[in-house]
Amino acid sequence: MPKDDPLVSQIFQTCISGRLRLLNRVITNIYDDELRPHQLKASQLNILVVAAQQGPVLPSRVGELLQLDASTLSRNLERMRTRGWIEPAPQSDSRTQPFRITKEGRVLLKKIYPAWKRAQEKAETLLGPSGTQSLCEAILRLQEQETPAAL
Amino acid sequence: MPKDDPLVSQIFQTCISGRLRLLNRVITNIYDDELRPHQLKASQLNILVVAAQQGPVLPSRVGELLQLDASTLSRNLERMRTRGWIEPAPQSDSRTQPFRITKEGRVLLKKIYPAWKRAQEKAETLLGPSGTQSLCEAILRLQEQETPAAL
DNA sequence: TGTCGAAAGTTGTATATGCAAACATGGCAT
DNA sequence: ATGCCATGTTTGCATATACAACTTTCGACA
Repeated sequence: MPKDDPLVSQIFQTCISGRLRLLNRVITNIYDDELRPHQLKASQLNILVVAAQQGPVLPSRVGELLQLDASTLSRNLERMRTRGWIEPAPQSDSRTQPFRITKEGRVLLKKIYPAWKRAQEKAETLLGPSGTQSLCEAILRLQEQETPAAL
Repeated sequence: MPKDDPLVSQIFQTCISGRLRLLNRVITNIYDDELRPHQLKASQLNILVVAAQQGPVLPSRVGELLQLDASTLSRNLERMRTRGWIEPAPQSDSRTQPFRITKEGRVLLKKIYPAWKRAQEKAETLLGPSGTQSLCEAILRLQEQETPAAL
């Protein structure tokens, strides 16, 4: 029963998914804590912001932007619809159902801004400037790869 | 209906939780894809590695190391026990139930190593050296803060 | 014009995650 | 000794996540 198995040590000390998932838990908790009084979670905030940015938009497009599985998104949107933050938008092709942010959704975004800002500052402190920067770069790299020849 | 609301743009373009969660989804999918043939997921791999590293260990200690909520961990451990990767260890204090990795668990770790390595290399490519480094540093910073005066 | 395929969305199932509350127990204080 | 408290664990509930399978519908093509 080798407790210092080099294979185990290597994974333990270097695994990127382990570290990233840990950091994700910590950071998500920071945002969730700040947003809790508004009954909003980090996951839904991100979707809501994309909706506000994009105007009427298809779920498939949001899934692409956020790299979210369609089934995950489907159920998240259902919850957000129930709360009145998004609503169906007029559609021509009945295979799809575009949606948009509601007035209530925009009001919510304004209301939560200070809480978001507090969480953001805590997160920046935790990551440091270089960490924040690297995160940015990694996402950019992702977006390049996602776009084989678009635009 | 301002589509270029500066508040929305700011959150959209800078939110750390949004970026980190996106990256976490992508990276976790990379590891899960590689590990799928072994019916192991990234989440459980991380717990298993900690168990292998630590020897007999209390759930509370693992939760501290991985910053995992006790209830989350409780159910993850239950699944892993069912699959025979961990087992209860002898205990003196019956409020707690230490556990340890089984032989089957160690065999599994050896078996999945090549798959883990492939995922790890993909992840390193995606993050780049600076991203990998920053991730490391962020975790270290976390560990400092978690230790108000320990050891 | 009828059929078939591609794309989008939904549903069933399983895991992961966290909060709140219940539960259990060993140790401490009176 | 007895009762209370701190700590660790489990349970109930809700959300987040993804895969697989199914459904729908529009267009393209024969």
